[in-house]
Amino acid sequence: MKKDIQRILRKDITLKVNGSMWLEGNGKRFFGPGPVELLELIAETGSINQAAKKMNMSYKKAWGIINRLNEHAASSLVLTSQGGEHGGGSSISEEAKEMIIFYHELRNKFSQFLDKETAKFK
Amino acid sequence: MKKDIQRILRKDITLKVNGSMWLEGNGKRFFGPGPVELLELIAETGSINQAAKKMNMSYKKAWGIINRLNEHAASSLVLTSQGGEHGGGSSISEEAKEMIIFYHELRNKFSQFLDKETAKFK
DNA sequence: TATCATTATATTTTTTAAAATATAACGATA
DNA sequence: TATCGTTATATTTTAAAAAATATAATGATA
Repeated sequence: MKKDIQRILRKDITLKVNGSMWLEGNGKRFFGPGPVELLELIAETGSINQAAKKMNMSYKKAWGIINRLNEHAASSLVLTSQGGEHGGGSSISEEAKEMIIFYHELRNKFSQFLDKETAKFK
Repeated sequence: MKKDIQRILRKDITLKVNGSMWLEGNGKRFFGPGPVELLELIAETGSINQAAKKMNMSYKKAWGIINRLNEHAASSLVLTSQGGEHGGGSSISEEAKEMIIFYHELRNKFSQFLDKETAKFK
């Protein structure tokens, strides 16, 4: 039982069971909390550039994440255009929005699991 | 439903939901798969030095992990001695063994969850 | 056709993490 | 008291990751 574990640790420290979850394609991670946030910010700002800035991430790194995402998808999850009125911009596909919802649902289930395990230390 | 997500991704890519889990003390991670393996190898080899080598980890890093572990525990999880017949050595406490079992049980439950979610892509 | 902010990409620089190296202390034993 | 392999610790070096910088291309619009 968990009570034993709590006994082992210092009582003045607040314990939490935490974790992370992601999707792997052929064993390689390509979709997790980072990519999800990036997709959400691209949808919000209409620009990879601005989305990256909001995450304090270089454009190049953001671009790499997006590339990997698109490579794993049947059709591009991020639609880009260059030139034009505001120099271009980007948006995310309907499928990308489904991916975001999927992740949040998965993470919510996981969070419940984590909370349940953490509660055993109370 | 998950079938929708599978539709979005390339069919020639094998998907897996994967993740990691750890214990945080006051919001800082101190116990996870790495520390568990290190404890197991110290128990097996009787030496921090050899355990670190088996993990292709520098002694210094191993020592840092052990320090953090001990700081979070009511009593030291790794017992060390220097000098003597073989220069000294290390062992792990009964409590450390309980921590190892605890983590494996937790990880098993998590793995079941991950497998269940992965199975939805089949 | 000049301008604009963006995408796309390569190259350089910086930062961070890790590893490697070095040194001292340790204590049982020969 | 010399030796051993270890713990403990600081310092230096290396490697990896990230960021910064630079440049070209893009195309709607004024």
